[in-house]
Amino acid sequence: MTWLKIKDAFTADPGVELTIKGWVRTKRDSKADGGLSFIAVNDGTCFDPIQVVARHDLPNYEEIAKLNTGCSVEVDGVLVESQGKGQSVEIQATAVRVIGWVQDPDTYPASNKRHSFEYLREVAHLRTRTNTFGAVARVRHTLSQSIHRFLDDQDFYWVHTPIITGSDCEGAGEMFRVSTLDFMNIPKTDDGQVDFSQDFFGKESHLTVSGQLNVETYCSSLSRVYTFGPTFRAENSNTSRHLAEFWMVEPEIAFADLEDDVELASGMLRACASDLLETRMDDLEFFNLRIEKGIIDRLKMIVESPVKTITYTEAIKIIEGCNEKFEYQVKWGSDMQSEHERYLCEKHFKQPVAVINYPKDIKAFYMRLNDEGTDGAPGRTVAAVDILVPGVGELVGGSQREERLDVLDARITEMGLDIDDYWWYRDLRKYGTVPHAGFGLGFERLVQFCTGMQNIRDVIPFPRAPRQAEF
RNA sequence: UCCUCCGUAGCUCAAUUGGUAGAGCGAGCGGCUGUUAACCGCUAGGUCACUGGUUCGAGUCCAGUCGGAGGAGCCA
Repeated sequence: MTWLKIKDAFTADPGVELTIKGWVRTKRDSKADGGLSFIAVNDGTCFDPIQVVARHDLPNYEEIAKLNTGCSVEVDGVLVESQGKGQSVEIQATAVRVIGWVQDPDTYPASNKRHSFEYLREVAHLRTRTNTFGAVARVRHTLSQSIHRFLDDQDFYWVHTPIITGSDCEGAGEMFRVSTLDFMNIPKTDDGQVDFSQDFFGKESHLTVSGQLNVETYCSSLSRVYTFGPTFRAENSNTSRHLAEFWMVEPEIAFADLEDDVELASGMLRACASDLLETRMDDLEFFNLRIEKGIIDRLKMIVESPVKTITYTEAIKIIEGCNEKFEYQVKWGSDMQSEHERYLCEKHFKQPVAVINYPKDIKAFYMRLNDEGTDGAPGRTVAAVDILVPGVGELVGGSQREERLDVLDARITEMGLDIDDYWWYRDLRKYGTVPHAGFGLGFERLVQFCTGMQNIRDVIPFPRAPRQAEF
C-alpha cells in the first residue's frame, strides 16, 4: 500500500491500491446499499479534495459516520473511476483510520460554511484549511520559487542582507527599534539622552526597512544580485495594501540604466505569470471563479505584454487631459494620488504601466539626477520608476542609482541628511563606481495582483499591522 | 494619523415610532438519497463589544473607551 499525495492520487492508474492522509473537508452519508459515506479529503497538495467512499461493512463504520469537517484521517483503498458526477476518480476505502477528532464541532472555527475573510483573520492558525487560503499559500509559494528561478537563470546571486540594521539612513519610513535595554531602567548620558552605548549593539539599531543600500555593496563586485526577505515599517498604516512586516524582492544590476531596470522587472512579472499559468491552474480557476473574474486573462496578458512605459511628464498630461473627475488635481512637480495611478493602469492603459523620470524633489537622494530637459520636463527629474498595476497600485519602485560622488553628496546635503552616516555607501562611488540600477517589488502586492485578493492581510500567513501581532 | 461605516447565537445577518431576541448556515438527533453549496423534520445555542448617562422602560437614543472594515496619507 503506497502513501500517495492526493495530487498524485488523482493522476494514478485506476485499480491501484493506495493510502492517502489528510483532513476531512465534508462528509455526506447515504443509506443506499446498506449505508455508505462520501468523505472529501484534502492534504493541501492540490486544490481539490479526493472523494473517499466508505461502506457500511467497514469494521469501524460507526466511527466513520461520526467524522466531520476538520478531522484528520488515513485511508487505505483502491482508486476507481467514480460512479457519481463531480469527480473522475475516487477511493473505495478498505480501511479508514481516524487520526484526530474535532473536539467541539459546534464551535470549530473552520466549519463547512462560508466565512468572512475578516473572521478568518482572527483564526489565522486554521484558515489555511479553507479553499481560499490553501490556494493563496500555494500561489505564494509558486511565485516565490518563480522569482528565485528567474533571477538564478539570469546569473543573479541571492544576498542575505541583514534584518537588524545599525544604519539609520535607509530612509524609507518609520523604523522599529531593536534593543535589549531595560524599559524600567533606561541608562542616560550626562545630558539626559538615552545612552545607547550600553545597548546590545553599542548604538541605536532597528529592523530594516530595505536591503537596498546593503545589496548595492554586493552589486559593486558581483554585478547582479538581489535580496528577498522580510522588511519592516513602523508606519501607522491602516490600508488593504500595507503591512508592518512584508517581504520585498530587491534586485540590483551593475553597468545598467533605468531602461535595463524596467526590462528586468517586466521580465520577472512575465516569468511569474507564466509559471502560475503552467503549474497552478487549479488554484487560478478558483480565484477566477470566486475572487476576481478575469484574473486568468490578466495573467495571460502579462505573459504577452507585461509593461507599458511612459514618462511622469506624459502621465501628468494624460491625467490633465482626460474627462475623469478626480478628488485631487494633478500638477507637474507633485506626487500622483492613488486615484490618478489607478486611472492610468486600470482605465487608460488597462495594463501594468511603468512611470519613469519623476521630479527630483519628490524622490529619494540616491536616485540618479537626469540631465536638464529630459523628456521635455519643465523641471529637473531623476531616473526613477514606479510600476503601477490594476487593483493594487504601486507594485514596484525603483531607480537608476546616482553613481557620481559629487552629485550624490550634493543631493545628500540638499535633503538635509548627515553625510557622515553614508560613509560606506559613498565609498562605493569612490572606489570603482559604475552606473547601476535596481528596484523593490512588494511580494505581497504581487500575490494580490496574481490572485485578486483584496486585502494584503490575506496573502501573508500571519499578518503584522497596527494592533495585529497575534499568532 | 484623518474621514465614513460597523460591533446582536459558533459564523453571516434581521429586530418597525424606545416596550425584555429572530432567521439562514454550522452543530446534535432522526428521515431520505451514489452523495457532492445535498434535501426534509426536530433540538440545543444569546452578559445584544465594554463603561457610564437619558427614560417608567434601551439591542435601539446620548457620551466615552476598545475592536473591525472601506477610503485617504505614508509607501512596496
